[in-house]
Amino acid sequence: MGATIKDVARVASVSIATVSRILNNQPGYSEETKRKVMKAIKELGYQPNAVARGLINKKTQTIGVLFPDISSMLSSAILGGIEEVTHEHGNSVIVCHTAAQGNKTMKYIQLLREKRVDAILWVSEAMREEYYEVLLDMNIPVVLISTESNRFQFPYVKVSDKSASFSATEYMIKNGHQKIGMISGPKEDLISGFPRYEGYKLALHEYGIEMKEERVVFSNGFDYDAGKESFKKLINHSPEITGVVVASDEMAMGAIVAAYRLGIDVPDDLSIIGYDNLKLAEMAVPPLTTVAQPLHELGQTGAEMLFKMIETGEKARNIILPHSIIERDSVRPL
Amino acid sequence: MGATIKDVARVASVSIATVSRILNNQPGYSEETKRKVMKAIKELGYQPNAVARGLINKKTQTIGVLFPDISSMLSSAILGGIEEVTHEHGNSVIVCHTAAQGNKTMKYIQLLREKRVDAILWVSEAMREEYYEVLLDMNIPVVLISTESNRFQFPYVKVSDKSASFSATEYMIKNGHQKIGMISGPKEDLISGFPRYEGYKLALHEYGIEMKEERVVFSNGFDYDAGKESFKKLINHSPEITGVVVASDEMAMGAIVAAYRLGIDVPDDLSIIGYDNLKLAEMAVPPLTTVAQPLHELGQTGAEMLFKMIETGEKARNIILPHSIIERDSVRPL
DNA sequence: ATGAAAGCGCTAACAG
DNA sequence: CTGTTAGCGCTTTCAT
Repeated sequence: MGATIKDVARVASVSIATVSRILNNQPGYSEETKRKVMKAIKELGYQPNAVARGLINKKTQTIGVLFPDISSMLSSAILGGIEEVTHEHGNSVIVCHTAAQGNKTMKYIQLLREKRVDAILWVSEAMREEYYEVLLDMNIPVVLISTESNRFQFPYVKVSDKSASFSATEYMIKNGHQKIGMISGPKEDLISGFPRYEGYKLALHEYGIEMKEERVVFSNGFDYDAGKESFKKLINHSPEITGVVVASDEMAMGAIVAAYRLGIDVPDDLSIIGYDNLKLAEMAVPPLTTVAQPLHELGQTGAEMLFKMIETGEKARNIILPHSIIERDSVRPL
Repeated sequence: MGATIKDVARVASVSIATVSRILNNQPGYSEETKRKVMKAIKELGYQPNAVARGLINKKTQTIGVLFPDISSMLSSAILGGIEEVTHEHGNSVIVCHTAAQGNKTMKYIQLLREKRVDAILWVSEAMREEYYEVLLDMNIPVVLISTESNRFQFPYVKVSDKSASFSATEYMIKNGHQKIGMISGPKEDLISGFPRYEGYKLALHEYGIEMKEERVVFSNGFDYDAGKESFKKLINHSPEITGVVVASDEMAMGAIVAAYRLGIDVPDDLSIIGYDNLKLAEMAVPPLTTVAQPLHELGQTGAEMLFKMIETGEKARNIILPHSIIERDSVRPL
């Protein structure tokens, strides 16, 4: 089982050095010997051992991806993009979803370190001092996807949450809405919570609309149930609103259902705009108007930055990917 | 950068063998030396090199997971289960989504082979002779998740598609429905297409209901759009039906929307039952009654079987996981 | 154009 | 209890 380069060399009656040269097409062999070697390889069903290669080359052709416990719909789309370009580069990806309970992030970083991954993609999780230190110590390229760090100098690719949320709110305004509520994520979430809230406030401000505190509710998450609950609170405090900006599609789905239960028709009685453009947005009734994050592209771009860093050794520049409004049927022009 | 076992040995003034013993807690060292060594390790920030270990142990503590291009919602739930137990066993997972266009499956198998993964989890894709051969040649444990192979002897864990579909249909019948349609997956899909169709037929037969060909439509996929299109066809051919069994939740979502557009109320005019119990099932309006596959558990169980095989060397037994009906609001008792 | 030999970092006999 | 040594499978000088 498992022929080695030695076996190939023996069968082809050449040295292992020659086989190695042929395998890595480095100069220094005749066509004649190449034929012999290729024949031996075929005969033996030889497969190069990437582990041995990794040991000597100090490159495993493997990158690690760290995901926090975000919506699986978000993460799988991003992962798709990552995998695509990773495979194009002949590498593979080890995934680590840092589970909800018990912060395993540190443990996973250690794991990736022992496995000697060539680089790390850090998705959607806030960078922290303790992580930063070991990541830095590992001395490999790291890029952040859908998160940023001013304090820690890793390049990132993301959508501007504030700006995207601004656009969502602006879209409402341009559709004639003035009394606009918001279902926000957690205020303490500095990545996707607070910035989206800020974008909302900013849009109101820029369009000269007074911002009322009771028109925004901060959920403690971004999921469906959070959306449902938050909607009830919101509509309770501020029944006068005609539109609501929701910080995630999942929450928006919850809001639509909660509204439906209360006999509030979307979009006839109330307009709703989501955030993310998950696949489920188009499945909503009514189909959800939302501001799209290019999820797949986020993954692709992050991976591309990573490989550029691996190849050139230079640090990549930060990239802000454009968001866009996907017009469907949940917002009614007033 | 990167202290090695040698450095540790030098700093602790012992031999590398002793360090190795301590690292792998094998007998043969005094508490005294252990302290010295641990101190050196800490000082140097030493991290064992899993690549070197893998080379000598012929175990990489890494498993490969092959996914076809199935719904991301399905795959991410299964992957979650896989990751959970894989990490519990101190292993990591390399994921390979065999993309839609261009069958890269073979290429990925080769990749996993070169990387010397210890085992492979084969998810939701039909096994084929050409894959089987190289998998067998790799001589590592393989388990199939959500797919089976009678012809090829790999153990599997799955839900009985036929039986689950039987249950879904039976549920309709027990709720008083007699004229029951079906939106099936592709007839040629021997894993999730045909068996679910069979379960439907069987249930009708067992309950003495005549099966009418025009009441079933075979989609060419399992997604939302397929569901929408298929529903239109179905209701066109067979407007008399009072219930429809749909072979996936995504298609069921499509069916609900298509029905809605046609002014058909679910469940008042028509009952619908889905299949999978994806997260989106509860987000539907009305919330979708469906037959649940224990997705996370499918992943867990598959991984557990794999590790048992790795540890004991014995082949695992096939496991059929139970499905269950999740009652929500899309089926109305007649 | 080809081969011999020295490791990559680690584990596992085998000696002491 | 501890050290010496021989590799794991491969790449890479350095000779020839």
